Amino acid sequence: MMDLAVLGLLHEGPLHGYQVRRRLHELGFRRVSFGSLYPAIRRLEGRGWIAARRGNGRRKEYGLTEEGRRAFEELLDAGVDDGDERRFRIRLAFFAHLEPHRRIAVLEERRAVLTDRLAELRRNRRRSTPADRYTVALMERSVATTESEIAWLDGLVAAERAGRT
Amino acid sequence: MMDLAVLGLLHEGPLHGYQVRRRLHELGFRRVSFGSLYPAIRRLEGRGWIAARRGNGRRKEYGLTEEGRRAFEELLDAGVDDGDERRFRIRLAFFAHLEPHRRIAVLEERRAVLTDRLAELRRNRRRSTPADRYTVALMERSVATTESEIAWLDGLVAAERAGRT
DNA sequence: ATATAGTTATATCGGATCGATATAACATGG
DNA sequence: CCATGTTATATCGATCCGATATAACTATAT
Repeated sequence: MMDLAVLGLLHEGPLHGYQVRRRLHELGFRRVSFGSLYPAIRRLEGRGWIAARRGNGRRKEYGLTEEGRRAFEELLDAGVDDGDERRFRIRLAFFAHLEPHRRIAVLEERRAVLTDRLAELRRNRRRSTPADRYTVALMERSVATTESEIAWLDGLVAAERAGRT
Repeated sequence: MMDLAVLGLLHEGPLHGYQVRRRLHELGFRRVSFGSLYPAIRRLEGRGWIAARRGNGRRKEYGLTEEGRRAFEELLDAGVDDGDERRFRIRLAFFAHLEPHRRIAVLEERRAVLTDRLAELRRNRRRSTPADRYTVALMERSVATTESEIAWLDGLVAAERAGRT
């Protein structure tokens, strides 16, 4: 998760740790902690996917290596599930680096996961125990947000197909 | 997180591990893994908050102890932040066990967190770098879902106030 | 009858992530 | 001049995730 995020951001130019975290924050990934970011950077550095070049003062600027660029493209395109929302959102953030037909495939895979989930939510709602009003509210909210995301995905797919012409 | 969830479910009657996971799944917490569930059960057992009584076959049924009941009520009512969505949703699932005025306080704290977040999202959008259309889509979606959740919370608060009379 | 596949159930392992905390340089405003 | 805030890197323990193993029981097909 962090791997793809860090590689993707460094793909668009060198950054130091704190800047990576800020960019992620801006992209809607609030609460990416330093406790996961710095170990991730260390990890990627160990694999030779990123390299530090010391900048001004104490800051370490990290850049993508050639190996890292290949790893990024592989991760971005790798066997989508895509049941994990965070992973999907990060993938989407770097969609520009993915081939158009793969973009549509990723979007539709995510859509399929959500329609399955929606069907299950409705099944559960039908044959559910009495249930107090708060759990009902929770389940109804799940249905609503899932429907909303499906509609959003449909919009993205439509835009993708239109843009492709 | 798991702690409150497990205690809350056992508060409504004894269950074994697999059933806890199924109930959580039904409540919209898909992908609560056994790798976090079973260690959590072990943890709570170690603290004397839950106790196993062996059921049919290999199944272990867990029930809430008196100490566990107190711990549950304390956790449920404890200093809300509530920036963590999962924690908030679990809290909401057990709202029935919380005093009405505390319920409203929790809802409004969550609302406050979301309005702050919304303001920040809009600030970022205004003074953002060029940004390709996918990151724009991502950021716009964040705004939309946050607005939607705020509206939902408003509904819950209104219902709470109406029900209180 | 008996393979085959699926569900229920408990468990563990390594690695990833989180939240809190520590440190320190530098900037800014009162 | 000094307190507060921001930038920046780092680490620790606890928790959580994903994958995997095991095994009994159940339904279904051949």
